[in-house]
Amino acid sequence: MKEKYYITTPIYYPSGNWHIGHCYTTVVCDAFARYHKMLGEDVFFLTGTDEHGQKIEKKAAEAGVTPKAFIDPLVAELKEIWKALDINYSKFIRTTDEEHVKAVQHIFKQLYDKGEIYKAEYSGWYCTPCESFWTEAQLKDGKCPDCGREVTLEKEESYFFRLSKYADKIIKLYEDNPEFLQPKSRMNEMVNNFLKPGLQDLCVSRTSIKWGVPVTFDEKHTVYVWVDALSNYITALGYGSKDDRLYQKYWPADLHMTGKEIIRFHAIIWPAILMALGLPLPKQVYGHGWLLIGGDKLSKSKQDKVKAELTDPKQLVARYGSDALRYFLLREIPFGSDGVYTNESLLTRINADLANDLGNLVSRTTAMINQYFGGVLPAAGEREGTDGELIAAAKALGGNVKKAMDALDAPLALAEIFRLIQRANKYIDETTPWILAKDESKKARLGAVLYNLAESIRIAAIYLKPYITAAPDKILDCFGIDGKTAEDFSSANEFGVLKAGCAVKKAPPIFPRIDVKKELAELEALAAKRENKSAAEGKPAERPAVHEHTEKEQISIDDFGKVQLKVALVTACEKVEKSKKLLRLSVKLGKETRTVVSGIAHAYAPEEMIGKKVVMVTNLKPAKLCGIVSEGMILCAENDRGELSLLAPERDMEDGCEIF
RNA sequence: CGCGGGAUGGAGCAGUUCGGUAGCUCGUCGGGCUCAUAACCCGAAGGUCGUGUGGUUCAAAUCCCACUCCCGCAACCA
Repeated sequence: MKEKYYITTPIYYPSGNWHIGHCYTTVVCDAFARYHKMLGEDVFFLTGTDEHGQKIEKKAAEAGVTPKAFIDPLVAELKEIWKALDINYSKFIRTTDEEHVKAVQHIFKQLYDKGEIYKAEYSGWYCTPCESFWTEAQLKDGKCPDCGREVTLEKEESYFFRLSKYADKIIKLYEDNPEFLQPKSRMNEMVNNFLKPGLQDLCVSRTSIKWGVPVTFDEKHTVYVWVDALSNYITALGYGSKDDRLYQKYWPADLHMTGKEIIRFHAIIWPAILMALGLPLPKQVYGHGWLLIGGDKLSKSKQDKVKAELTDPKQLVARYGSDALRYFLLREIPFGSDGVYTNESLLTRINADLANDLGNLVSRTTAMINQYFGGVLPAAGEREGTDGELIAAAKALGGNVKKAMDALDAPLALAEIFRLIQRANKYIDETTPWILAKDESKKARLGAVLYNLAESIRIAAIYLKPYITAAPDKILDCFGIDGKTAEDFSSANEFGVLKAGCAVKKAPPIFPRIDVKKELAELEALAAKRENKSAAEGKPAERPAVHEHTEKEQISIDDFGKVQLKVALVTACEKVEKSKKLLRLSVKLGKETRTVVSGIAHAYAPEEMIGKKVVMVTNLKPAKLCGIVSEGMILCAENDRGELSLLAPERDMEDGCEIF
């Protein structure tokens, strides 16, 4: 029986902005799925969208449509992107699919019946206009982080999952299966930050959200994201439905591919839910790095650069082809860590590897077979010189690729394939076929050289198939091989498969070389146009800012009158231990002395604060910061680079006097 | 001392587990070749491997100690 291989991408949240980050994860999974299929395994590759939740509910309401109507076009767009990128998924699950909804209800009930879920009160800060709950930590300036309005401490009835009891079991899972969470560095992060301090029970239902899966036995509750989204990995296979044959066949997953921002969910919450259900656990969770646009820092100097990058997947594919983008994503991001996307690095990759090395190798080889042998493949002949080296490299390719892929290292696998391609280019220089061609007595040798090249190219092309999807078939077609028949690697592990006498076509340029300078200039022009367009439409040009400065609504003089401002003299100042940004200040306001905690440590040293006269809000409700009660707020100007300047009275004034 | 990761020629990275000629890709420069998509092949320049003229050692990018700076996560920018 064939071995099975089940691989998943995260399900994506339709926010309306699909970018190359989404493509990265999905392309990587697609390559692994195709690779395992070519190894002869029975592969199931799942991707999809996570469509419930408050954000979508709200956005849809703003747009004046139902949530489903809001999402559908976004999902359609995503599917089109996958089509453009040749993503060969087995199933695209949407959490709004009826089967998924039913299965989630079944799972939720199961957990409840087993006593893994219990009803309790969830207390938090409630924002009435937003109808949403926030934890203390999520609040921004004590107000709703979404809309900035007042929140009230309220209690909401919720169902809780007994996550707390699984901390030890999950630590044990990691210990017993060191391969479970990859790369390894993520494991320490999970253990130290979340597992060792102990897990808290997880809130798994909300009464404030309507757009989601209703709890069957308690209708005012909606299943919250965890159980809904994570369980897609089994509901997609029919778990909890009448027909669970796919589930029986493919579960547990061989690999959950995720981004590093969501490994906590996949490496802690998801295994715990499965344990509670008594189901087998996935074999491996991989948290890949991020594709950073234009550089890691959003410093001022780089902001222009970020804008200039073309990151729309559809445009990229339209301009350079799906092979180019796929190759870049698979090759450029180092195994496990973050990678940087720039137009220039993409173009360089296309030129250096695909055009110069691969495309040109195919082009020169097929050209010579046509020129010297009339397009008929010559016989293999005797081995001489460095033939052995080339042939050995070709034969070793399969093993080298496998080693890399088993370690989930696609960039290394591609590097191995291109090593063979480079070896073949070198072989041409070593054997100088154009010189052999001048001597009729060397015809057999010339034939042998070209035969060896053709075979090496054939093998490389077959091994490239999981990564890039169009070019390998085109290359194989030159040698009369229908790409569709080369569905597994078996023929690529042998050297000498091509039959002498077969027709060889002169290859068309498979990857035309790009004039990088010209192209970059064009892209820049394009970016400028984009910006003008968005400006014309009245939208601010998108620009990542360190801090967001929003314009506030108008207030009356009375509103302003509520704020009491005074001149304060800083009498003592020290850094708050355990914090990066906080300074603890003692200030004098006339007779009164107060303690204020202020987030200015990166801009002002404690000793330079002492003796300064600053402006302070004195009637602000005291708040605890890092365990210290702060009894006021010091006023500060801040620019978009995050630089700070304290406000001070322009002439010397006594401390304690009021400001109007 | 919150947790974790990182600092290696102009750029991006490997090497660090189990010390022993510092390697790869791009870029630069020189040469070769003309079958090929001005592509290909060869060679060169360029690094005191973050700092401490720190410790261990015959020997440190690698082990130990201290420090600095960056990036994630967590957390409190009243």
